[in-house]
Amino acid sequence: MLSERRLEVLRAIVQDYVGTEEPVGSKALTERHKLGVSPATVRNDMAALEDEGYIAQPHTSAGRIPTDKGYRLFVDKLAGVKPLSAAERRAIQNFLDGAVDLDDVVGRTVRLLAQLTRQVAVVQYPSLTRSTVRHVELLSLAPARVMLVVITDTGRVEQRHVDCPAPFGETSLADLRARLNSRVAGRRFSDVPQLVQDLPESFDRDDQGTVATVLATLLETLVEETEERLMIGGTANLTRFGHDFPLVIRPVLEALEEQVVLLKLLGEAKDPGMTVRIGHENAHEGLNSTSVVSVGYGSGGEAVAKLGVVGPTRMDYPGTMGAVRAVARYVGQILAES
Amino acid sequence: MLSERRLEVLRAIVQDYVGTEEPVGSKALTERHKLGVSPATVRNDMAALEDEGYIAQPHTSAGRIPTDKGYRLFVDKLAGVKPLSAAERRAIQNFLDGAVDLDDVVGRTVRLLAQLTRQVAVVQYPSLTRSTVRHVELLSLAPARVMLVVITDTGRVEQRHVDCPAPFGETSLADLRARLNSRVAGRRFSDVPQLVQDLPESFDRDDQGTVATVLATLLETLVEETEERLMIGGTANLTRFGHDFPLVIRPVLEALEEQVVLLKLLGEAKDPGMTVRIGHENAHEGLNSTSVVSVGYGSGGEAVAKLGVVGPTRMDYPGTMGAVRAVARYVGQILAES
DNA sequence: TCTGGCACTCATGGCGTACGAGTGCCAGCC
DNA sequence: GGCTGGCACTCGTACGCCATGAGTGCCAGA
Repeated sequence: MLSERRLEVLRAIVQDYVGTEEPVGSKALTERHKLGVSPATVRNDMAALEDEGYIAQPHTSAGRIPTDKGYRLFVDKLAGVKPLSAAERRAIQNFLDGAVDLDDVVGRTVRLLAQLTRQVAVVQYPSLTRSTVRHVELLSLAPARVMLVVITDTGRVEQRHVDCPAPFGETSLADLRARLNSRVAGRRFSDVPQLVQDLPESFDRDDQGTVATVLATLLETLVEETEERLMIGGTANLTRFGHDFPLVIRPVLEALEEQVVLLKLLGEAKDPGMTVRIGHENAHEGLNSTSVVSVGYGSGGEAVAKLGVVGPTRMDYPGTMGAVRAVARYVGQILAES
Repeated sequence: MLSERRLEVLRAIVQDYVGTEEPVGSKALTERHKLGVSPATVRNDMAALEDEGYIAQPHTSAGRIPTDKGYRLFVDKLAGVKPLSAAERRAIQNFLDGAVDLDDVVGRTVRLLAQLTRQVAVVQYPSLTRSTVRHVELLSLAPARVMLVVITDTGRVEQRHVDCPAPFGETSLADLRARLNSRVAGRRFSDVPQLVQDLPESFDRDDQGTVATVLATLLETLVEETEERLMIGGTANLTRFGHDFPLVIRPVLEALEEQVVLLKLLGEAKDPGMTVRIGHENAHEGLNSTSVVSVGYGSGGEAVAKLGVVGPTRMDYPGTMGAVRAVARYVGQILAES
């Protein structure tokens, strides 16, 4: 177990390194922090911290920088979540209040988060599977072609074209629309499959095939293909990353373009509260030199999706966590109101 | 007027510089191209081209690189559009054919374009003003709260919440929905304002206020706020930009995050065909060291939106133009089919 | 257990030099 | 008049060398 002072030294190293971006030496540490001991003592502590793998030196005659393990300890034990100032909270509220629809809410959230944290922001659209159906609309495009539109309680709209095996009249269409809505409106997506199971049977034999096809598409849209969408922003902040620029930024940009990667990234964070993944804790290789701070958000008590930021491992964890948490709360409120 | 050979020299310089990313000297030029003259002669030609402002040297004892003006001449007079190979065209078709909805079409197009050109791709969603209305849906969320959904012929879906001045019954809502659709379905967005002008009058006095409010929101959605959406991708290709990296890439990333800037960028290209804007020809300062190749695309004969790529001024213009044109054509086809 | 002292390491930056790519110019040739 | 070979010149780049100094590890003593 590390002594109290050694933890204090680690905290000081993390804070200084995050501020200056340069390896921090024993002398500078004692000057900037009131540790009450001499540089020599700090050096001994540093040697111990290095033995334990919490810090490392880039080269022999340089100061120390925290390792992923060091950041992990810092986040878990040494630092809290820094609350936002009143002004910042007011700004968030004002900025989000003007949103006109879901796209707008998500878009504003992304920009807000990017600006607040000066990092790359990622916001997932409210999940389909945990949402409820507000309305299902069916439109006839051609005799044997139907457009299916699903609207969720969070304001998300999904639509699909359906090619029917046989022509489908307007009356039958209206009939299906009415019955479908009476069954699924207000229900959770995950319940829909059972609710519509026996629906084809109640139709004319001619139409049964078509009804089944439409339902299949509906289920595919809602359940199987839980194709979660998301929005990212603030990529310009990547230029703040460091000096060894191109090598680091390239894989990060590539990872950010792969929605699948990002979704997995957010999905991996099982903790219902805030999750911080540091450096190599991220499964994706391109993100090995980044940290991801994510948290669930939702309109009610339950989380319907996640949002977070991606930044250098050398980030201001307390501040970032504070901003992420605050934004998630306000977005939840906005969604609940609409 | 420049002699034939001098134009040939310029072409050779552009091609070599695009390939190697390094200033090209007279000796190297004569070795790689069959100009039929000696390096000394080429040097004279280069001096002339430099006097005219088509090329420049970064420093005294270096080769020449093309200026914006040089690229302009190259694009206008010296190079054509390079058609894609049969394999590439097949790949495009296959890739786009799997799309399930409009978001998917646009998403795939962006990825395709980015991959094909190895540059940043920008695709605008089909414009609202030039589209026609397929269907308008009204849903009651609360007694005095209505959700308005507009579906376009290109598959785009817009939705808004409307707060009504007075409660609005289901019957009235159904009535409004029916009358609205019979008037505007299949019509161009730009015609909608006149078509619905006298609609409130035909309703009960109690409902007139609400109808007017709903219509106002509709018009706002369709016409006034022609808030065009777009999607970008391939930002990882920015790392290919050059050596003086951070300085160039930062403003570009910032510009790309500003939808307004991008829309203006695409909008400025008045030419119905392909437009190439080189370096300082771009109004936005952050894009002064990039070139933008854009073209309109559409389901019928008419263009409903634009797409293009943003890359370094030092880009393979013929190849890029070929790819952009080809993709635009295929996307047009896909939209026409759906 | 802490501290001051000391020898050691090594990245960084300044400086001078050699190298070579590329140029401009000029005299001569076709 | 236009093209060519030759030649002197410029100047950015790479390399080696050295001084500097930040930072370390270790040890003896308090």
